[in-house]
Amino acid sequence: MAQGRAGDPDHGVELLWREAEREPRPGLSLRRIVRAAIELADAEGLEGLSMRKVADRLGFTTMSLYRHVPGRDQLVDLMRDEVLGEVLAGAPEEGPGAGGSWRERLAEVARQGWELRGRHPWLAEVRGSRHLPGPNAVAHYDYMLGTLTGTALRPSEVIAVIDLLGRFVDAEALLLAETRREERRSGVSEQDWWGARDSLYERLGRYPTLTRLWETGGWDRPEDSFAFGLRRLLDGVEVLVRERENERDETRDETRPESCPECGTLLDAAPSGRPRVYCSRACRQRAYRRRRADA
Amino acid sequence: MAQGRAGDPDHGVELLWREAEREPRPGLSLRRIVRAAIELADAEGLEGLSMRKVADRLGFTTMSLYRHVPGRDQLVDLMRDEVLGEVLAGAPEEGPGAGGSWRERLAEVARQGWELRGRHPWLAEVRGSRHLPGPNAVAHYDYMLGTLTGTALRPSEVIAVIDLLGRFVDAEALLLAETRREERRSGVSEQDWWGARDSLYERLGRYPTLTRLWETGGWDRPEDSFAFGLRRLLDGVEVLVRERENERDETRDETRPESCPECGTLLDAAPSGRPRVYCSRACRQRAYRRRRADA
DNA sequence: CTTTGCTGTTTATGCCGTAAACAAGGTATT
DNA sequence: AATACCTTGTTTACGGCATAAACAGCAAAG
Repeated sequence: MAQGRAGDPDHGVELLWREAEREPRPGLSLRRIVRAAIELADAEGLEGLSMRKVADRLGFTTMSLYRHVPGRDQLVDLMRDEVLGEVLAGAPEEGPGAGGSWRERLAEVARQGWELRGRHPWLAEVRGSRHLPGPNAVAHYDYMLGTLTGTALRPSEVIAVIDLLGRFVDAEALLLAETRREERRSGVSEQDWWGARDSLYERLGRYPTLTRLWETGGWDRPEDSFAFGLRRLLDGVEVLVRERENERDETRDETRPESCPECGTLLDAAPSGRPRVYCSRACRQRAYRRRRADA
Repeated sequence: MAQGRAGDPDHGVELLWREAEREPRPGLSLRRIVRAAIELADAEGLEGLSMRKVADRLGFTTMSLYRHVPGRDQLVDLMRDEVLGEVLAGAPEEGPGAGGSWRERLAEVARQGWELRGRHPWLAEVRGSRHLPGPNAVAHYDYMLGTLTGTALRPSEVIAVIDLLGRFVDAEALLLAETRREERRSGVSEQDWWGARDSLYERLGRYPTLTRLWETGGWDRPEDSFAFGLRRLLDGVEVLVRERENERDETRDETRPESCPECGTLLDAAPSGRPRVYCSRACRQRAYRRRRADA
C-alpha cells in the first residue's frame, strides 16, 4: 500500500491525517514505527536515524517498514507531527495562554517551542521546505498565530512575526543540538575543544575589534543566546505593534471602528441597533482584564 | 601528508592558515580542489558535494584528493574560508562602511552576508559547531563586530548581537536555498506545489485563527521575510542601544566621560591639558556628520 | 476452492566516505 | 653514482545508506 509512493505528496497527506489506528494488532503499525523512530532520533539525532536501525529496534527487516511508510522523508513528517502534539496536549483550552499581554503570550509559545526542541533536538534539524503539516502541526501553527489576535498588526504581519519567531527558535535549537551532539560524540566539551586551539589563537593578534572585545572581557560571561535573541525580537515586534496602534488611534475618532479591537472580527450590527465595540462578551472581558493588568 | 589526519583539528588550522600556494604546478593542489568543490556546491548544494564528483571534475581519482585534504569536513571548512574572502575583498578600507550610523553599518553587513549566501547557497547549509575559522573568516567576523564600535553596548552584548544577526541571515538564507533547490529538482514552483495540495486544504476549516487570517488576505501579499525580520531585529537592537545610552547619560554629568563616545576608546589626557571628548579628529567628524544627518 | 490483497522477507543496485596497501617519480644523502 | 626517502596519485576493499523488485505466507471474500 505504501510502496512505490515515495513521490506522491497527497499520499503523505492521507497518512498524516487519517483517523487514529484501529485496534492495536501484533506486528508492525504506522504508529509503532513512528514511535520507534522518534526514540531513535531523540538519542542519535536525525542523521543517526536510518531505516535499518528503526527496523532493528522493532525486530523486523528494513524493507518491512516500506509496507507502512513510503520512505524516510515521509517518516520524518510523521514524527514531526507526532511530537508537535505534545505542545497542545499540555495547553489550556481557551486559546494561547488565554491571559496576559500579546507579548507574554508570544514569549510563552517561544518558550514552549524551545522546550519541545530540548526534548526532541532532531526537530530543529529537519530540512526542506515542503514538509506536509499534519493535524497537530496545523493546530500548533493556529495556536501560535492566535497569540497575536487583538493586536493592531496586519494579517500578513501576524504571519511574518510568527514565522520569524519560529525560525529563530529553530536556529537556536539547532545550534544547541549540534553542540550537544559533538560534545557527546567526541567526549570533549565545547569550551575545552576551543580552548585547546592554541595554534588558532596565536594568529588572532592582528584583528583590532576582536582583540579589544577580548581584552574588555566580552567572552568572559557570554549572553544567553536564546534569552538575548528572544528579547531583541520581542522588542522589535513591539516597536511595530506600537506603530500600528498609533496609526489606528489616528483614524479612530473619524471612522467608526468596524472590527473588534480585541480579535479583529468584523462587527455586524447589534440587535439593539446600538453600535458595538467588541464582537463578543469574551473579547470585552479579555480587553478589560488586560487593561487592568497594564495598570 | 594529509592522510590519516582527519581527526586532527590542529592540522586543519595549518591548512587554513598556511601561506599562499607556491608556484602553480600542474596536477592537483589544495586551491584547485577547493575551487572545484565550490563550483560543485554552488551548482548542486552541499549535499550534492561528494569527493567522487570533485575528483571527477578535476580528472583525478577520488582518493587523490586525500593527499591534500584530510577529509570532506575539512574541505568544507576550506571552502567556507575561501568564499568569506569575497566580502572583504569588496569592502572599503576604513573599517565597516566607515560612514553612517551603527544601524546603517549593521544593516549593510547583514545585506552583504545575505548576498554572499545568494552566490553560495551551500554556505548556510554548513552544519556543526566546530568549524575552524581561517584568516578570511576571522577578518570578516572582526569586521562585523566593528560595526558596533562606538555604541554604548557592553562587549558581551556586541558579540551577542553580531552572532544573533549572523544566525538570522543564515536561517533566512537556508530557507531560500532549500526552496530553490526543491524547485529546481522537481521542476515545480513552491507556489504551484502548495497550491496543488487540495487534500490538505480541505481539512483546514476547523482552525479559527488560520481561517480568519486566510479570509482577511494574510497570505495574499506576504511580507518579504528577510527584510521584515531584519527590521524587527534592528529595531530590537536599537531598543537595547538606547537603554544603554540612557544609562550612560545618567552617569555622564557626575563622572567625566573617560571614553570616546564614538568608538569607545579610553581617552588619555590631551597635551593641552584640556579635557578631551573624542579620541581623534576622525571620531569628532564622524559624530558631527551623524548629528547633521539625523537632523 | 480459488482468487485477491495485505504483510513481511529476500535479493540486488547504486550511492557515499575513507582505510590500507601499493606504484612511480623526484630529491636528498651517502 | 647509488641509495633511501618523501611526495603524489592509484587500486582495492569495507561498511554504511535508501530503496526497487520479486517473492512467500496468510486471511478474508468470491
